[in-house]
Amino acid sequence: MPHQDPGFETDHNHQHCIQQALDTARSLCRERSLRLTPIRELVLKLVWQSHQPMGAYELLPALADAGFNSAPPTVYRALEFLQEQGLVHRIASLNAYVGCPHPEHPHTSGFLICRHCQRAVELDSAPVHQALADTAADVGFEIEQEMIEVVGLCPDCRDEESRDA
Amino acid sequence: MPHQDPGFETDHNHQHCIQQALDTARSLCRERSLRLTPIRELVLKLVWQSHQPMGAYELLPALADAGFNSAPPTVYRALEFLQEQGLVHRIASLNAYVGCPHPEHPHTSGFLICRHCQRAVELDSAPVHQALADTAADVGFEIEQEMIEVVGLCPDCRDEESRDA
DNA sequence: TTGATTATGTTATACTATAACAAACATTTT
DNA sequence: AAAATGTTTGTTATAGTATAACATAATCAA
Ligand SMILES: [Zn+2]
Ligand SMILES: [Zn+2]
Ligand SMILES: [Zn+2]
Ligand SMILES: [Zn+2]
Repeated sequence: MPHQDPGFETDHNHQHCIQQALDTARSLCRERSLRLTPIRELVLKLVWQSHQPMGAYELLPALADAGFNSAPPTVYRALEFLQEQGLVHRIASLNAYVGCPHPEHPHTSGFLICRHCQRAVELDSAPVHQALADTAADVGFEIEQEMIEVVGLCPDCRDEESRDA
Repeated sequence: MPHQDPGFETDHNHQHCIQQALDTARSLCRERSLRLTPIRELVLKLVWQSHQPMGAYELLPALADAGFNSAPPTVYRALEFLQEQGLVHRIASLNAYVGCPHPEHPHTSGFLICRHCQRAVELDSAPVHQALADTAADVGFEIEQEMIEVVGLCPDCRDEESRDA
């Protein structure tokens, strides 16, 4: 049984998160008859290993180290595949990518992004979703995709700033 | 007295919108003792003239036509100034900029973006805002800036698609 | 006027992402 | 197994977005 998403909690076994994300990805691709190739799996692992969202170009050196071609198309193709399967999300305001903790069913992407430690945690709030749906309905707009990127201070960094102040 | 925001309505006098936006910008800059220079004013006008969000590089030719330097820094500086004053917003998922219809007080940026006609209208929904605030408060996150970009079909384009189907 | 501040011009470069086509690999059909 | 097909990766080039750095010009405050 999967443990709770760690959110901004730092004291968890992140190796476990990574391993679980890879396992989920493998079974999900098997179900869908898709190939989680070595490159794709490596990119997914790299994205998960980082606590911060990672830029595409940050991933290239690790691809090179692993003996793969490390030209931009390689990593962008892998990221595209992973995004299509809901395994990673792109954060537009950062031009960066993060692993999705529950890729089984497609969902809207929403993040709380700390401007201090750069960590981003996925936000899945039914009330936010509902409020958006209501507002869109009011003006006759049909929602297909939501992007919510909230920047601010995570609990840890907020404490830290208030101590300094 | 300002008229209602036109939203996705097409049958309005857009010249009037533009003129009002420029007037507001001028008085706002006067109040704040800031300079709405010719370049800044032109960029603001260009952004307002377009019904679609405009990319920075799309603005350059018009700057050249008006006799200004048209290297990228020129337009990015103007956009930066306008953003700081709340006169335009950047839409991260489009790398594009739109005029803000009520720049008097700073506010979160939220948009409904039509994937068919590319129009983007600003969304200012208290319920959405509240739901986000509640959700953030639950995890101890302090919100500083919200970016909401909802992609879908505007009323016009939705009608059009359903006729074709 | 002098000096400080702000804005613009100019050149170069960094960063992000995709196009296009060839080669390698996997899968299915014969 | 061989051939045909479809998918993935390699490779080169280029498009698109944004900023650094420094010189010049305009504005503002003594
Ligand atoms: Zn997710
Ligand atoms: Zn933080
Ligand atoms: Zn606005
Ligand atoms: Zn539309």
